[in-house]
Formats: sequence, structure tokens, C-alpha cells
Amino acid sequence: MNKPLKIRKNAELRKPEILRSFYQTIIDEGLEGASIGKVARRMNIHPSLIMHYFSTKENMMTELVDYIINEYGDLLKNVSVHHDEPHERIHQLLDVLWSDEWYRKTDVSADFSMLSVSFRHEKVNRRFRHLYAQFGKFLAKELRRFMDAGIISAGDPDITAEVLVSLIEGYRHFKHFYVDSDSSERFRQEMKRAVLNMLGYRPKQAGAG
Amino acid sequence: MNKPLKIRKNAELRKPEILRSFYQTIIDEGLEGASIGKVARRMNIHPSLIMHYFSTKENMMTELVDYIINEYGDLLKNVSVHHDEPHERIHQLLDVLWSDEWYRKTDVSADFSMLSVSFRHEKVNRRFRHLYAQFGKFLAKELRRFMDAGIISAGDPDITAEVLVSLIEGYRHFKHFYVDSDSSERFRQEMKRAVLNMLGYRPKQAGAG
DNA sequence: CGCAATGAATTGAACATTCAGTTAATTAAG
DNA sequence: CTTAATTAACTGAATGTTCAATTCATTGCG
Repeated sequence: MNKPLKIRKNAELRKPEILRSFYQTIIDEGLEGASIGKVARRMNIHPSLIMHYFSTKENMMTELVDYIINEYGDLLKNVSVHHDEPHERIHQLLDVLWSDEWYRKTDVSADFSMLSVSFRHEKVNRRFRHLYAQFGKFLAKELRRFMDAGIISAGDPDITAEVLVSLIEGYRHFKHFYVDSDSSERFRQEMKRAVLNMLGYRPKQAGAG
Repeated sequence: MNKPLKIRKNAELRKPEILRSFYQTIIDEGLEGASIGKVARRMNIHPSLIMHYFSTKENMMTELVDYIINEYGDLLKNVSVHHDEPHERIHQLLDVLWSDEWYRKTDVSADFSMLSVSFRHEKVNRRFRHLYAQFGKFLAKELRRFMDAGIISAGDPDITAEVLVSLIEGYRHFKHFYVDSDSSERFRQEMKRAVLNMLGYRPKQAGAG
């Protein structure tokens, strides 16, 4: 009889695997309910294996934040806004930023826990600041493009970008309180409308000017 | 010699006292670090006294959410927007909503933890929904007032109110990432400006119309 | 072989909770 | 007014469990 051999993985595979399980445990039971033991049980490995890779739980948490933030960063790099025509582009951009894919890339519940940690944990705080700075830079670049094309009339694009980030995060903040999909979709539409208003967007004229 | 008598308090005094200590412990050490033992130590009482009043930790948490939400509700009831002249009023309202007092009424870090809990905990979720509904109703009433006066041109005041709530929470979400007071104040000003734009606010004409 | 991956066994502290008992305040009866 | 009975506030000890972490042994791959 062939005993089911355990497959040995290297750190490069195992560490992210553990982090993903840790993340899933936080989603299911909250940060306060995510112990090393539970993560190990979920993976059918020994708790000490987790300690082997991360030394301390705090380490594991910091690395988890890195992991999540990288995921989010990837999202930023791969934003697919193709249109060059500014009117098309701004609508496509907003559609992406308020898309389900964007919303679901990370788990909002777990993100809240991590944001809470960022108040007490300098390393985590720094990582979030970096992420949001990246995000702001990306948006500011887009805003400048729209301003150059003369289709919006916002003020300083860098600050406006930050306000925009607030709106996007505020949306993530609230979305889950809208239970039925109708009101959820209406909320989404209204958010887009609000952003366009906020930016002083001038729609394309249908016929003459 | 008079031995320092322990003061006996009744439930009406003791329970909120415990809740406040629980809240402070969450602020200091996170929800994941807020144990009954730590709360008791902070108060110089015995852990079992906490159990006496709340039976379970989960109970205590639900009652904490009630407590916080009541605090926030009080804030709503006591909003001091006195001006009747609509232009003055809208500026005063925004100043209140983006004031330091408003921001500091509850602790954002602890709020994040509770919001995270609301994803898994039906009772907590319901309470948050109620709070935000209250908030939305309050804002919608104000919006209607401004629309009637013809100084803004928003759409459905109820939905616009919800977008506004998102913006306010998004602001709370971000404020703590702005470390120096200069950029923090600039961010605040820009948020107000964004809201006025969003609402289609038409400023008072200085001279003729 | 050598080293990384993994597992077992165990530590001591902290955890929420229970329970039995004590102390103080309140009420009612004498 | 005094005192006994009742109730609520509170304490202390002990419960079994889970926690993160350590130490040391074993296994398998290159």
C-alpha cells in the first residue's frame, strides 16, 4: 500500500499559501478570531510550520498586509482603460473604479480590520499610506489628462485625486449595507454621477455647440 | 482608621463604565487585544464582575455597539445648525460635518473594528444600518431645504444623502493618513469644495444677478 | 551529505466562563 | 428605631480551553 506521500513545498509556495489561508480565516472569523491554530487546521498542517515561516504572528500580519497591498497594486497596474477619446475614457475609468471586480479584489471586512490595525501599527500604517499614494498618483495622472482635454474643471489634480480616493473607499465602506441589488446598483450609479458633478464634467454636446 | 471603602455602584452606572473601558481597551490594543481580563485590570475590578453584568463577551460587544451608536445618534440630534438663510446654512452644515468635534466623537480605529464585525454579526449589522439610515434621513431633510431654496441642484435627496454619508465616512477613513495639520486642513477644505460641486451649489451673487 | 521542510511534544500564559461565597444596600416586619 | 430578610454588587478560586511560542526530532529533496 502506498502511503499518501506529503508533498513538500518550498517557502516561495508555502508562505503565500499560508497568507491566503490566514486572510480567509480573518474573513470568516475576524482578526480577533484568526489564530495560528485555526489557520493551521484549515490547511492540515502543524501550527509550528507557520511559526517556522513567520517566527511571530505579528510578522505574519505585516506580511499579510504586504500581500494584500500587492494584490491591490496589481489591480492598479492592470487597469484596462483603453479609450483615448476623453469622454469615453472618463466613463470607462469610473466604470472600472466602481466595478464589481474592483470591489471584490480584496475583502472589505478584512480590510477594515487591517485599517484598524494601521492606527496602532507603524509598519502597517506606512504600507497603507504607500498604497493610497500610489492610487492617488494614478488618478491624478488621469485627471490631468481630462483637464488638458478640457472636459473637467477640477482644481489641483493631486488633491482632487485624494478626494476621489475617499469617495471610492467610502463607497466600499457602504456597499455591503445595501442588501438588494436594485438599490445597490442605484447607489453605484449615483456615486458615478456625483463624481462627474464634483469634477465639473461637461458632457459632449450631441449636435451643435 | 478608615479603610478605603469600595464604592458600590448599580448597574446603571457600572455597565456604561465597563463599556467605556472596553471601548478604550479596543482603541489601545485593537478588538483582537481587548480581553475581559484586560478590561477588568484597567478598572481594578474582578473579571467575573464583567461577566455578572454581560454574561458573555459577545453580549458585551453588542451592547458596546449600541452605546457607541447612541453617542453618534446624540451628535445627530444636537447638530447646531442655526442659520435659516440657506447660503449661510449650507456652509455651517458642512463645517459641522467636517469639524474636529464630529470626527473625534467616536474613535475611527475602533469604528473600523466594529464595521468589520458587522460583516459577520447580524445584530451589529442591523444596528449600523439603523444608524446610517438615521444619518441619511437627517441629511436628506437638509438637502430638501436647500433644493426648495433653489441653491443646489441635486437629484433625489434621499440618494444624494447616501452619497454624502459615503463622502463623510470616506473622509473619516482617510483623515488619519494625513499627518501634518497643513495638508490635513487642505484635504478638509477640498472635501467641502467637492461636496458643494457635487450638489450643484450656486453661490450667492455678490452684486446684481 | 546537508539543509530546508515538517511534525511532535510541550511550555506557560492568557483566555472566557462558572460557581460558590461574601459584602453592602434596600426593604419589610416587629 | 431596630433588626431580620431579601436582593444586588462584588470577589476569589478554579474550570477547561486555546493561545503563541520553543525545542527537538524526523523526513525528504537536491
